[in-house]
Amino acid sequence: MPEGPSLVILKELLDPLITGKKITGASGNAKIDMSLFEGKKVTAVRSWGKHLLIILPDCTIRIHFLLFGTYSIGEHIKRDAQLRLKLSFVSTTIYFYTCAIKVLEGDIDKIYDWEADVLNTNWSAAKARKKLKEMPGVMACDALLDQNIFAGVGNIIKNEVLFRIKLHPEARVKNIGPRKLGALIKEARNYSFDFLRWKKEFTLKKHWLVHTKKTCTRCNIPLIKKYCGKTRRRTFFCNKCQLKS
DNA sequence: CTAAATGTTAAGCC
DNA sequence: GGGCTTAACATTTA
Repeated sequence: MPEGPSLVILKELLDPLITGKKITGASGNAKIDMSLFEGKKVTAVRSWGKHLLIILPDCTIRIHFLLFGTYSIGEHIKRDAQLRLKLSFVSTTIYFYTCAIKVLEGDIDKIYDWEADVLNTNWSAAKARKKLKEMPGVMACDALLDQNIFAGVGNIIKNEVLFRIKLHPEARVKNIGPRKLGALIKEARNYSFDFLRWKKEFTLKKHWLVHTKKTCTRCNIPLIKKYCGKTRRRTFFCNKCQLKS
């Protein structure tokens, strides 16, 4: 469930259900103090990158689904999974499984830079470019996965963005021309919205052009599958049409 | 059945 | 302290 768009979908589902509603019960095996939540009204539900934020008057519940996290609304479906947190409301109950949960204190706007979230209305391409300029030796594949720059971008989005803009995953930031760098930043956000739309339509996989593919859809030659960069994540790319600059 | 995968963090080692 | 590598976590699917 991990990449940013999936969190936006969850936020959109939860917001109308629980914002303004009082938490009547909280339980689960997450190592947090759940007594803080009982009786509190949800101020807002937001997402930042791959984080889901349930904002209460005095604290924020931060949920990160990592690789295998899931949730259910209304009923406890995954009985075999680790139930980290169950939040009860008069009207509904929500369940979070196999995720990392943390309670954040203080002003959420001081903790999160909304300009770094590729799916946020406050996203700043200029800021992303500035951060990239500060890391000339970093490979494009690693830069895209850097949550400080492109919060919400995951491995699938990374692969698809690089293919779309015809950039080799191992291209170093310093060797990428200004126009290409601009395209990288633009597509990180743009593809994320395509991902969001296709995910909602349950047609995401159908739209993959390189991720898990064997043959280049552009030039028909075999694609390379390699664990690239410092992140050593699975990368699919075309050695011919994805250039190193 | 085994391995790998949409991810991050902590621990251990120069 | 910093930077890098490895392990750990946990579930589903190929």
